[in-house]
Amino acid sequence: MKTIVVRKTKEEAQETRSLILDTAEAVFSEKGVSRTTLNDIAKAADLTRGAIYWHFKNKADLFDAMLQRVILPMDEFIATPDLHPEQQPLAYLRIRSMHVVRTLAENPRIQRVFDIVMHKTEMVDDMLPIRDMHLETIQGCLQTIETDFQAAIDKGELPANTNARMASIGLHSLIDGLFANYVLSPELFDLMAQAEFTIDNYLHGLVNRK
Amino acid sequence: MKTIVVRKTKEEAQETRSLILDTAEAVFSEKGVSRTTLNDIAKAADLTRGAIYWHFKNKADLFDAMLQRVILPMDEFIATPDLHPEQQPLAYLRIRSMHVVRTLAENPRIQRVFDIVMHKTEMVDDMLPIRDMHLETIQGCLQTIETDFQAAIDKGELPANTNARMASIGLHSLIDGLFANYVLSPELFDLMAQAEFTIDNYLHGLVNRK
DNA sequence: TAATACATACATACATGAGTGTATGTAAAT
DNA sequence: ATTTACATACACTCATGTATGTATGTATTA
Repeated sequence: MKTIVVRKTKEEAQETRSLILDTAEAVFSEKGVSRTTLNDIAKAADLTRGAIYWHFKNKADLFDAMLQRVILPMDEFIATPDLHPEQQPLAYLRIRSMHVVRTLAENPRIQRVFDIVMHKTEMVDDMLPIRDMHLETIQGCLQTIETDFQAAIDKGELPANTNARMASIGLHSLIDGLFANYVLSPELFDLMAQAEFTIDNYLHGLVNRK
Repeated sequence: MKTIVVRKTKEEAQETRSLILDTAEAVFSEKGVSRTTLNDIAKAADLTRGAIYWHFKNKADLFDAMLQRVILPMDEFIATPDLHPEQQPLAYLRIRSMHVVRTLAENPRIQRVFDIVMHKTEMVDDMLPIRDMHLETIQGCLQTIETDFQAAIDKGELPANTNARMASIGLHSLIDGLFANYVLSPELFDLMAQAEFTIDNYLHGLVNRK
């Protein structure tokens, strides 16, 4: 417990806020969201619940803030459309896919948050808005990929009879499955190498379709 | 509440047990596992907690029993090795993969339980044994697929330099991702058609690798 | 075969702890 | 002097586990 030292300046308050978010990430990851009490987080951060309630409305609010810090930048990046669709759509799609994978592979924080969302959160009640947000992200992501695939078809990089929608759902599910399995047990495989092999193979299958 | 009717014979007791499991499936699916109280399940089944505590040790025990009813048969099937590896390993692998997909696509109970495990359970503490069980299943599944791929390589169905391990992880992640996205929002795509397209494409990519 | 004894299959009642939200206290910053 | 940034204290709910009650089923005995 805090006995003597008390921090008060605005910058220090922001540090406290960040500390709470960092700690929440760790404790959520260890114990799961619903089993984590606000007191658990407070103790782990060497604070009291008072500090948490001052910075956040409640646990759902804290959880949401923790997510936004990581998910928002990731989402924005994923949903960024192809900047040069007129050139080599497929090659760009490949590069961008691998860039997303690399971002996850290199960032432990993102891995932890993905793990929390995928394996340590129950998507019900308070969390439903988050599930809906996630679904919207998927929709946008699928739309982006589909547009790229369609561009590839128009450029003749893919067979004219390719179903861009199914191709995009397949690619998305593929990457999603890789992420899920990787954060579930990172020692199972090397994410970058595995993703490169699998994505290349999938795209190559699309190109050489009978 | 039960007021007058009381059931006592052994068969009726087993019916009660099944009723509890069925109801737990529904309530877990609606509210998530940790937010579901035993009283919720009891009320939904028109019973009291006494009945649940008679048939099960506690919530974790009930949850485990609910899982075993569905997961065990599924796991056994998945881990069944190729019966005719000497003939066309790749074709058999494809058929068996699609059979697993079909099993999920046709069975709402399996879909609900998969949804609960993937999106409405926090894999921590009591659930860790289940996570470990799941991991072991994945390991066995990967081993089975890898063996099949290796047989395909030996038969010359796949290029000699194919990495059977990576190929198997890719296929597993692919199907896993499809399942996860499908139970998350079944209206997003037709599971059977999408799986057939995606799996075929993936295997085709392996065959025609440059 | 009927009476007795015990186990089964629950319902009900109770004690306990744990987590939450809020109200209040307080020292430092502004 | 007032607001900020917390810590402390309190009241309340709610889920759990267990203990107990009870009616029926089932086996045993005579």
